[in-house]
Amino acid sequence: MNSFTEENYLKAIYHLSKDDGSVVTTNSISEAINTTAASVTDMLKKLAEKKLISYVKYQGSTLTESGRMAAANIIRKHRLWEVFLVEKLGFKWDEVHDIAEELEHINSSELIARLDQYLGFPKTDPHGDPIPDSEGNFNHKQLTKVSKLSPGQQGSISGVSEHSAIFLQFLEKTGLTLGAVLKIKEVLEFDGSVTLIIDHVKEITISREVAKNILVVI
Amino acid sequence: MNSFTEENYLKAIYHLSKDDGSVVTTNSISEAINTTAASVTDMLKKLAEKKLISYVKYQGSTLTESGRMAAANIIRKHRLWEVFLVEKLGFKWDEVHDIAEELEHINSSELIARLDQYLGFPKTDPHGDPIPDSEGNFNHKQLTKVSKLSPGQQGSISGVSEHSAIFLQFLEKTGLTLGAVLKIKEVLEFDGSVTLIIDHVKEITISREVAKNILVVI
DNA sequence: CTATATTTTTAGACTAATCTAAATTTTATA
DNA sequence: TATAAAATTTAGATTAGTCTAAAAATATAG
Repeated sequence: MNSFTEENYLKAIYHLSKDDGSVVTTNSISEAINTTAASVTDMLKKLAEKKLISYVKYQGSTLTESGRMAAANIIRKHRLWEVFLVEKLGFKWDEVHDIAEELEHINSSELIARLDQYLGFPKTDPHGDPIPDSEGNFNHKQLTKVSKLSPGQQGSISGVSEHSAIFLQFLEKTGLTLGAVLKIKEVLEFDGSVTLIIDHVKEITISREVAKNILVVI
Repeated sequence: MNSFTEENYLKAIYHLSKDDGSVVTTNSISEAINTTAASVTDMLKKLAEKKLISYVKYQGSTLTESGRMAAANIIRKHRLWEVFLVEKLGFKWDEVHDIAEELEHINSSELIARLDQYLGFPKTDPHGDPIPDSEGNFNHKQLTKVSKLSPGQQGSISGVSEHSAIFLQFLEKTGLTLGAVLKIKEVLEFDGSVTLIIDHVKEITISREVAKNILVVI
């Protein structure tokens, strides 16, 4: 079994290596989990020893298959708990991250199997992120950043790539919630800001930065 | 905030000091949490430093008011999670202890308040043990051991004082579950074994040892 | 009421995870 | 391509929690 701390490193490496499993630098990990690079180096050696990552000195790390599985399992638990917190306990989508961060380390596959069933086998968490199955497989939808759309195109919001409470609260307030249909009216060449119509009703303008972090299915 | 480990010590001291808050020996703690007496001594100093216990060298320890509150809060979380696991996820009463042992350390009073509400503010856990309120107050019912009853007396099962899975499974199989009405038919003087009638129907005989661990309201 | 047994504490050491400071390697630049 | 800058690793130390072995205090028994 991996320690609480090892799990956090695996999760960080997973998130940093994108979907393609690309090499992750030591520094990027140290930033992600707020430790010194020296501490990260120590842990990388340990994870390599346990065959959870492959690590080449001065070059970086990638998850091995078993490391990837372990990471997917933690993410599965995190996202299932988020669904529980929002759907059953009535938390808002911007309030659940920190609690799920703790719950994800609870160790019982029976518990997770039953929770999954209790929640009706959800496929995404409250932010639209996919929940991997118990074998670690993600069911990838093709998600597009709103910033990539051209006038006339439309899509429905299916996820976000920024999870801070402040951003989520802004989306909530603006009506940019999961499932909302967006139709692009205009993209301003000057700064990339996007004017769009939400659910065929409300017209608003968002910055390029915001548009980059909203993901839609076309 | 207290560490995971500190919380486990506080809980152990609480359970060992009965309801009367009596002095707990170092050795009894080391047995309870399966560590050496030397380790316990170290931790007792630390807890005393934090004013969670009062500790007199070579004499033993008692919880202070703030230690008692902290312990009650952990027990509250443990028991609420047990209710969740049994009522919502369908675990059996003998399966939930170890998982609740992990969940009890999750740190969010908002989470516990919402869980409490979601469960309908239960007053006891699946073993009949009282759930303290958020101020740490237990709602004590007067519970009597079956071994203290005389022929002719009856009561309904409201708790157990032994929580091992093996014992709970035995009770389950025998029909000695929470709420069952017991009427004492005979107490054998030779070994204290008790013959009783469950729910006015089924007659069985249990050992004195078993009788001591079943608690009823008369 | 002394001698022995038991309990508890102290001393010193270990592991996991972290840190700072210094050394080394890689990358970027002039 | 030599050199400076940045990234990474190593060395050595620290903290929390644990351990074993030895010392000290308390309890028990003759």
